Amino acid sequence: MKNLEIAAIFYAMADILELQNVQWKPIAYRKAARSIETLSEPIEEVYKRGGINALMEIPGIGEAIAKKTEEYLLTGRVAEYERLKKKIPKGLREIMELQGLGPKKAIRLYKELKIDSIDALEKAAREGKIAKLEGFKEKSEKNILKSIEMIKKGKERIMLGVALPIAREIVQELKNVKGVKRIEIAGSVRRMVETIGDIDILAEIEGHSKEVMDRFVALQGVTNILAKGEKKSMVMIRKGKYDIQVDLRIIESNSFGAALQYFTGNKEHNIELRKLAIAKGMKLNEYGLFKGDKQIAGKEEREVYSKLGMEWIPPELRENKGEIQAAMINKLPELVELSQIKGDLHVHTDWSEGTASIEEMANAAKKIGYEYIGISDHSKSERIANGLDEKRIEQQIEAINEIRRKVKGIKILHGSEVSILPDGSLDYGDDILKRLDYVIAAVHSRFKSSKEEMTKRITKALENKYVKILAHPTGRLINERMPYEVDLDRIFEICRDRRIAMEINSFPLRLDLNDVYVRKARDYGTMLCINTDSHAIDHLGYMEYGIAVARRGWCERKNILNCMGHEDLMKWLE
DNA sequence: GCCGTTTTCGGCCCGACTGTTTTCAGTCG
Repeated sequence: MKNLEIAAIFYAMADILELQNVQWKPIAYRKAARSIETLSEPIEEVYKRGGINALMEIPGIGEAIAKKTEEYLLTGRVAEYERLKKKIPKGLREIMELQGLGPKKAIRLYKELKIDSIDALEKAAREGKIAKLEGFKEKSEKNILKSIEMIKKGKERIMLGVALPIAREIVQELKNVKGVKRIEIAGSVRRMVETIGDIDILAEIEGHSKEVMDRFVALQGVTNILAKGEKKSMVMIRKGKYDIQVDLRIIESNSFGAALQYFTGNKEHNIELRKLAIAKGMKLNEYGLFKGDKQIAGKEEREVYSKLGMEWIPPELRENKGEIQAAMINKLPELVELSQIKGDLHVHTDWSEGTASIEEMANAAKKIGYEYIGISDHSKSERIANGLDEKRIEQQIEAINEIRRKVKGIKILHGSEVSILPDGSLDYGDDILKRLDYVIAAVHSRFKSSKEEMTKRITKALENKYVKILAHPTGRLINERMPYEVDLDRIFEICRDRRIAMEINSFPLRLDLNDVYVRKARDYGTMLCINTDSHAIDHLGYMEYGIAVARRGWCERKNILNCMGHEDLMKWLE
């Protein structure tokens, strides 16, 4: 699947053109890139099916970009991109990605101070050189240094939503190699942690491992082979703009379960287990659980846990945060599962910033097997997202009634993601809100308010009786934006008492609430709702990530609003 | 560079916020 690679090229071209102060083209290239990124099938397939013309059917792709796509598919490069790359130092694009810096400032820093990399920028900022430029001051320098710090942190770990598909693709690829008997993802990906440092894969091989190792280091996207041996190989893989290290280990059959346990971690969980083993006169390592020299468990992971005297612990819980103690007395929660989700209540359509129509979204949800889907486009203040003003949401009410008649087998709820304005009032009046099935309230502006102000603002919004869900309650974007300051304990209580669900937003960039807060909300007895915030049909699949957060937060079915069937949900909303 | 029941040429989501200014450019979403 080459969609991500091609999208990355068009994103890069957009940046370079923007740095050259070219009008409009950057917008066109980004639009095309986004379109390719969210395509539901490999772009090679589209091209194979109908050539240039089929490519031009994709929204945002015209003749010029279709030809460049074809060129990439046939030759592996885009000449125009190679030409553009030579004009602008690579570092400028990275500088542009820093918060608060765009093309104009990046170009000025380059022309006036010869800054062409993040390192050079950091040095200049520390030496106070930037404050001397016209239009910059001490505050600019401070912000630049902060942004650099942020991006450096972000570099270390990759979103689960990116890492998991890569890991699965690799597993799929290696599964087909001759001699591979068993292959599993381990590490933080298996624990479904929100960000991933590297991908760990374990394989059991019949015969020699050479063939699988050869294939592994030759995987698509491998930029660097850090190690290649009989038992372990490590590579750096680039997918789009992401670089990630992938380790493959070959494990003997009778140690596979122990190795899976060992390499899944986390470290604290493992240390605790080993201590426990020692206390029971045993020894636990990646080869098995031993009594003296005799291996008493190791082939299957479940054996390891049971011989240690406890239930098998789902990987998502393995953080040494009480799960071991709970497992020993058979008191682990019955974690919520994807199959228990009955619908998705936060979905955008082409009425605001989504790419699919209401009908397409409803049909896609039906195909997943949901009982209901809640359409919740943006309210009027979100102009950038083409939010609906009063007139358009009235039209949408009509439109949804129409589609309800047409699309059978799934209930379509009409909601709205209504912005909480800075003063805590909602973006629509009650006359509109009361006509909707439910309201999702969300903060989209003034993220830098004080904790008191933000808490007051949200609290006020939650007083509106039509509000049923609080969307992405902390506003963070992974590696991009810190959560805003808010007294969440207060919000947990208010939501519990007013019967408002707090969202677990499954969009990979958000995962908001996160696992830690979800567990807290659960302990407060606050209802949670796992939504995808879909902007395209394929995004409905992000539910998996929200489920992971809920599981990591120890949630059971009863804690999750959208595990309710349609009838119960409607009662709850009332 | 893309797109079209206003247009095949001439538009292209545009208002808020920030940090710098003293009326605004650049950035963000």
